[in-house]
Amino acid sequence: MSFALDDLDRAILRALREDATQSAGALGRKLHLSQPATWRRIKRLEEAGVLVGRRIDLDHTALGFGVTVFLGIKLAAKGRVSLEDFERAVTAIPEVQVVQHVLGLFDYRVRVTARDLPDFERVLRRRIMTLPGVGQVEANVLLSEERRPGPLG
Amino acid sequence: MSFALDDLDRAILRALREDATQSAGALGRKLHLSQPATWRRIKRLEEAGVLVGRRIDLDHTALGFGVTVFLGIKLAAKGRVSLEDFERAVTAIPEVQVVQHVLGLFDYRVRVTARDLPDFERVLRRRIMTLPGVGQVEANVLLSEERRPGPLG
DNA sequence: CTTGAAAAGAACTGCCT
DNA sequence: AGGCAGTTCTTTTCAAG
Repeated sequence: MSFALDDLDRAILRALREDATQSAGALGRKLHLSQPATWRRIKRLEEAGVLVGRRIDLDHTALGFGVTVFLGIKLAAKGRVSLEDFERAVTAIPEVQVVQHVLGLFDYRVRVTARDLPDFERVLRRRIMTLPGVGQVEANVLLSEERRPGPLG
Repeated sequence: MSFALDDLDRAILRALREDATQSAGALGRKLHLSQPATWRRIKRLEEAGVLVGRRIDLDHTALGFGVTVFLGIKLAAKGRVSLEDFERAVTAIPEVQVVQHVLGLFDYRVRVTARDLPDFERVLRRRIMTLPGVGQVEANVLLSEERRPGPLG
């Protein structure tokens, strides 16, 4: 199930997390590895499903979406409305960036972006609160966010 | 403050969100734009700070970290412990992937990854609960996650 | 904006240790 | 596994329309 990484693989992933644009050649020079050897290791990590892909990082504030809100949603009429129906409806909302099915006090965690607070209120009232089966909703407005490396193997 | 995107810029960002690895030439072909024109637009988006960068997407389950937990943390002794002290301590925990300063019922939202539930319990008891100023803690265990495009300008 | 081109660099392939 | 050499493709920059 899990993939056996050696020190070199870990070093490669650590470096790519810092800068995903660097080439296999540049990376290899840092690790005292040749360009093809580095490239083959990256390919192997991709094929093993460890390195899933590369995604672009957008500044939503620069795009005019200055408000990010995290919602915790508890379904009210469980059993009456299927999780699939709820998920279909929530993922169809344009302002929704991430939908997480979770275990705990809430059933779902949703990341929503809006232009400003009035815009967020519109999304909340007309889109979120009208979702099928929605019960208790908790909201947290994002002030600042910091990403950390996290553990590797 | 915000950047004026035209339809072509939006199409480029939409395409790059689907696949961040595609070349400017391939992208231009889809949009009926030449390779240099597409390349210049991507550069302009980067320089404007809209396209912040590219990051790799890792499968933490494949790396042996099958458990992801979202924590809501409320500080107990506000004023006695500075936010900076708390942030410094929480970002120093290796298992912490994201730290979000938020407004609402909680003061911080934290994304934590662990090998399994016993491992998560260890992190929670020895690392999280011992943080300076930590008060109420709420946890949600991730079952599944779906990322959506989100709005663009 | 376009096309065309050229130089540099990165990605990919085969072969050999 | 890793390195070397070579080919193909992309990036990056230019000139000209």
